[in-house]
Amino acid sequence: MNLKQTLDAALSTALDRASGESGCQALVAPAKNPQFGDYQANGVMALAKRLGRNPRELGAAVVAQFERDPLAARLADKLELAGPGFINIFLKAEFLGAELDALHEQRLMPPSAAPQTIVIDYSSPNLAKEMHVGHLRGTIIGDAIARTFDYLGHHLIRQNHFGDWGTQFGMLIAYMEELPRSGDLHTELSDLESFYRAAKQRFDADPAFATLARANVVKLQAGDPECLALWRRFIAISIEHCQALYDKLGITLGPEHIVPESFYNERLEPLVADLKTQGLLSESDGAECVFLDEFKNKNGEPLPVIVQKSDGGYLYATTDLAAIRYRCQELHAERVLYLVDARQSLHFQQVFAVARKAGYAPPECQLEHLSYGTMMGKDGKPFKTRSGDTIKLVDLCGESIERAHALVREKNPQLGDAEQRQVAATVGIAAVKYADLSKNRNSDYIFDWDTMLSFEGNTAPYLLYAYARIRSIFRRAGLDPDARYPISAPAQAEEKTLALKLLQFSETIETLAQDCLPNQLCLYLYELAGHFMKFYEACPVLKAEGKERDSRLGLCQLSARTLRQGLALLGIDTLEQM
RNA sequence: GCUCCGGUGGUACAGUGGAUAGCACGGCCCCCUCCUAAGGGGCAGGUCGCAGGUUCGAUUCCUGCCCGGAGCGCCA
Repeated sequence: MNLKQTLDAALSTALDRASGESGCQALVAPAKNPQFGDYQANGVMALAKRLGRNPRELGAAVVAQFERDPLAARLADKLELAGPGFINIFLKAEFLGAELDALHEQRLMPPSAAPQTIVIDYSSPNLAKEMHVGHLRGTIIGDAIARTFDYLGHHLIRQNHFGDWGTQFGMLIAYMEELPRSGDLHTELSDLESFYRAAKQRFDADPAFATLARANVVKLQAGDPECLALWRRFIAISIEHCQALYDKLGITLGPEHIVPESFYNERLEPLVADLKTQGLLSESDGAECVFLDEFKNKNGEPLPVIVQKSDGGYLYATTDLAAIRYRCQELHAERVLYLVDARQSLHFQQVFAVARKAGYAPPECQLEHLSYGTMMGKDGKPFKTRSGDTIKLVDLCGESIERAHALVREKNPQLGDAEQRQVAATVGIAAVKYADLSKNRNSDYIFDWDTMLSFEGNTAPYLLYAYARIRSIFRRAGLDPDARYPISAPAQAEEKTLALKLLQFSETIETLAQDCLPNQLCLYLYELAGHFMKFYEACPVLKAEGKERDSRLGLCQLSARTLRQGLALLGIDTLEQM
């Protein structure tokens, strides 16, 4: 149990006893202002109202009850009844010190007591094109969530649902067929974006080419060996592009996580047949549809989920249904998470509804579309560069690393060239990732080079800098950073604030596992780093003596450990110096 | 028309049924004889889109409206 839960349980019991009711909620929350203590209980006023009692009197009774609890003597300095009936809890410095000191020998938080099988579907780029800035959010946020569930000890299955199947591939194959046989495909495909654009141009300009392209789609789906061979070569090269980017960005996705759309090909026909057997299918304008009464179209009529086109082809709804069936029935997922753009929320609502109706997803399996907002330009329109293109992910990373390189040369010229490059690479990538992770994923957000690649304030470099400063203390003093420095009761305000924040790591991670909003972890780490910076200014570590010095070194260690762990969950590497 | 997401200081964003609404950038002013100034401190800047309602208490929940974005039958 974390600190908040412990306090909430204790105060709720006290509230039960003081009121004579049962199941009371103390509503303990971290206090927002130090003058109101460390935590506050807000449940007294609502209960007093319900029972028709005076909230101040009830509050006083709760405080009296709580003080009889042996726990109270151990962890609270005092309880203060304030305002209309708030109970402010001031924690004991000795308690904070002892709790922190105990962390030296433990994980920062225990693994989940009830591990689940969780499938997470993220990144999932379209292999026909090159990954651009729009793909960043799902990939980075998904990776942070995946890392968090791993850390919590869940059975996590990553799936990269590559878009490797569909009409564009007919066009690309037709274009590949036109290339001179002598040409090297790797070179031709070194820039997927221009290759795609060139193919699209041919497609739009030449009807004969377009016909060829459409014919290729049919041939591909029928398993024509020549088409398949070209398709495989294209896919392999495109996957290499993605993997290079994942490696550069430090994304934990690899070849073993690839379960592309084409994987479900052979499951589509049986799926549609099954829906038919279940009587869920109706024909509409030649297409096979599942009608859902809860969704209406523009004219107020029931909205269909089309699972088979009038020409017999299958659609992405069909593939997604097959994927749910596979994940629930074969992988035995208890929770399936989809990191996909918010624009597809209706699609997922429909697909989830059909999956429930058809029994592909049992009621106890949670299906969650973790949607995220669109990247906008400064004009408030979906993001494009002046030329109408979007920015390639490789170029974004390159620019960020370059800016970081210039900065590190200026800030730390005594560092060797290789180290400077290393620092620039880490800082550059970290800044890009943090810029995306630190925002609530639900809202659209505005892309801006200078905001995204800022290295001051609430940014990744700030967190990395805090970490590097700590490491530098140990390095400078020639101290073993892994030795055991006992933490005693924090004496100064800055030490106490830092100590309390360190103890709240597990609260943060638990909320993150619930809501899948990594920006909560970003905020926590930013505040932690901020508390450390203030501690650093106010409390000399190496100049202190005896137990005080040990304790401050211990606080430094735990701060470093928590920062490193938290950043690792976000997929951000730390640096020893910068 | 219907559905979903958003509207918070000049800008970009947090946040929550609780006590004076935070942070960063930008502006102005301080702080390196002291563990990295990618830092710390301070000042200025807000009727939390508008109007009702629920509540002891609403920026947060509900309803209506306004504004921005997105989606709504055979693309993914």
